[in-house]
Amino acid sequence: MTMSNTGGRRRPPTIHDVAREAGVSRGTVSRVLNGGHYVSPTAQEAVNAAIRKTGYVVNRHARSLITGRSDSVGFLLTEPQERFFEDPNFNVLLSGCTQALAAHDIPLLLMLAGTKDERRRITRYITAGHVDGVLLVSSHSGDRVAEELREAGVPLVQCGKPMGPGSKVSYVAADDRDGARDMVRHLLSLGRRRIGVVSGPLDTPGGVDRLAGYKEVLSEAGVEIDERLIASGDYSRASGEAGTELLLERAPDMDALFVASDLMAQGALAALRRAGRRVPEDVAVGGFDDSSAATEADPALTTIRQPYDRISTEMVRLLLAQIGGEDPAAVILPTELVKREST
Amino acid sequence: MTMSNTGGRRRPPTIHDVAREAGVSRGTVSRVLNGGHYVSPTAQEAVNAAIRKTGYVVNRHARSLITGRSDSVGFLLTEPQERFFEDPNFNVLLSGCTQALAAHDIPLLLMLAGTKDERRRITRYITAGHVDGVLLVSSHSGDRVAEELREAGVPLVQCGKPMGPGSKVSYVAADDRDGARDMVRHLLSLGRRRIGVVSGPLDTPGGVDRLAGYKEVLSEAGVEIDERLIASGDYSRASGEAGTELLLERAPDMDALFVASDLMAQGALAALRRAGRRVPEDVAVGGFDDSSAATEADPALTTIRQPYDRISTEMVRLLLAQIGGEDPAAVILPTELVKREST
DNA sequence: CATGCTTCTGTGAGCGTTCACAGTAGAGAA
DNA sequence: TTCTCTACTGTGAACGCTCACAGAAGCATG
Repeated sequence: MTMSNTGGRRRPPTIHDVAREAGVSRGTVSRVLNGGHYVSPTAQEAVNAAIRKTGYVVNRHARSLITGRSDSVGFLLTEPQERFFEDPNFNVLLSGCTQALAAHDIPLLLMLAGTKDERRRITRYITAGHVDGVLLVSSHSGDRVAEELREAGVPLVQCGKPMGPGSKVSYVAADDRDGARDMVRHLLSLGRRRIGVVSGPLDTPGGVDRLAGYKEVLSEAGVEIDERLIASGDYSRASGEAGTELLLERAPDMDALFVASDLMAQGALAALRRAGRRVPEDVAVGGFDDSSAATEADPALTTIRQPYDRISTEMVRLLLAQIGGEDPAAVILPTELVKREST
Repeated sequence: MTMSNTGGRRRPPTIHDVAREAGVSRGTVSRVLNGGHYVSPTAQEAVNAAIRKTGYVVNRHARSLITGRSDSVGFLLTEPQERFFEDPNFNVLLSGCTQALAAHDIPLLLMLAGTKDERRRITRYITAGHVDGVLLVSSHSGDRVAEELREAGVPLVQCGKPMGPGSKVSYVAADDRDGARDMVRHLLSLGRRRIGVVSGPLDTPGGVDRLAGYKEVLSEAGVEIDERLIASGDYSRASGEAGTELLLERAPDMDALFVASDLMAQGALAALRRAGRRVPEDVAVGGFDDSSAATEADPALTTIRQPYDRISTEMVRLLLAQIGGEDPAAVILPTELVKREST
């Protein structure tokens, strides 16, 4: 009574063991493992049975050594820590990508590059070929990390439009401009005319496009664009609060506010409350993202929904295509207005 | 003028190239790469120069193939998605572990196991030996994932005390009981006597210990323990809100409230506001964690600080030790009372 | 001078795959 | 029959590294 099969970390079965068990050669087993073309049904069957019986799982290192692929991808976040800690959007994206990759049996390596040093270390790691490709999330464009990786020939898909217009970086983004237009139209439809905006960072296309949508709709509606009603932030809660305070000071008659992220909108709500303004009675507030921050807010935020689930699956699809040799591509996804208590 | 050195994905240098360049053998290069014992200073120097010159980086797959190690670890989160989306503690932990591992040049594989299916898939992946060890974060104890992995001989460190008392699982935890004691003592010191509690889930040691600390201090102080003042939640915002509503209904004279997580405390604040209670005048509120939720809350939460930075570094230290062959161990870290506006 | 010890170095083997290639068997065409 | 073509199978050679081992060189000890 001394046996114990589990736990004892015995040598795992190899492709050789499977081949012997199935009465075929290594090559045939390998072919079954990789798609099963040019394999007779009989052999196919025998190999599968042998795999089940032996409990064989492929040794990814051996495979990678010869294929040159690592069959893993990196998820690179070039944001300061605090942003990662406070913004649930990152989690949604991270979770979505992890799951989409899991369907292809590809593990996700998490790479957090908040500082310059980390960015350098991680860039080196990536260009050394330790991952097949990179999913990049970076809302500010200060770093040239995307361009660097592309120049090094690393397959890459960015979340959100990249900066340079000529940049050949793959990306997936929501239709920022259109979303902003919808929100501002909605605020106009409530009869508001003194509509303020706290935009995203203006060194990113996302920030620029949402602001452009705002201006466009106001112009179409014949409402004067008042620079005192325009502030910008960096998507963080604190910057939304600060931006709103600034607007209140410069334009006390503001009766609506479009905030370019839900998190900033939370800050805006806090600033408005402190200033004694009721939402939505005195000031109607619209956010952007439809993250959990929108429903947690009090009052719950009217917002523009970004289809994060589709964004992550598209990012993964584009990356795998690129790893497979296809050219970079861009995908723009539609947004949707979600009405709640704040307007 | 047709050359272009970057981008052209040429065959990367191998240990062979470095050896030739340095005028030594593969073995010597390998020794330099792995600690440099039994290598003459001369050779050491020559090899390092050659590495710099050739831009050599080790091929991890080739190394792993022979060592049997993958030199990577998994970060396993067995929580439903929504919890991951709303609770910033996970991000703090994730970031801390990623960085602590980076110092050892070990990549982190993210594994999200919100559902049973995912749990099964990931367990298989792990037991197949694709990672050297696992950092496990799971606040509810329903799943036997920790035990399963341990039985399979996978090095494992859990965040938070595991369930079974006889369980030989490594873990790192804050001193839950002591933290709870500090908070309740603090509330008593404010002159409050009708102190309610929204505990964590009672099927986890963390939840149980914090509740025990609460009861202990009340008993010592000669304050009657009133079951109507005791509710429990699952650390989520919504459960904190619901728990607080329950308490207000059962014990309207409650003048203080200890909530076992900051997120639940946010919910508690919302419930209290809706009930027209002022914080801290009518009800003093204390949280637990000192997460970003505590400072974001309005009013800012008095809370018990968990040293997340140390928790993650200790988790990594323990895991690497275990991978290195050491026995599982437990680390309990001290907490600290942080006073803010809510008390 | 032999012996042992320590420090250092090179060499062959092998880790578990995939890939290219050669080869076999069977079907159909000439 | 012979040839060609297709469908399938087995084999050796990598892939880039580490590890065990053998051996060399230097030095002290008997």
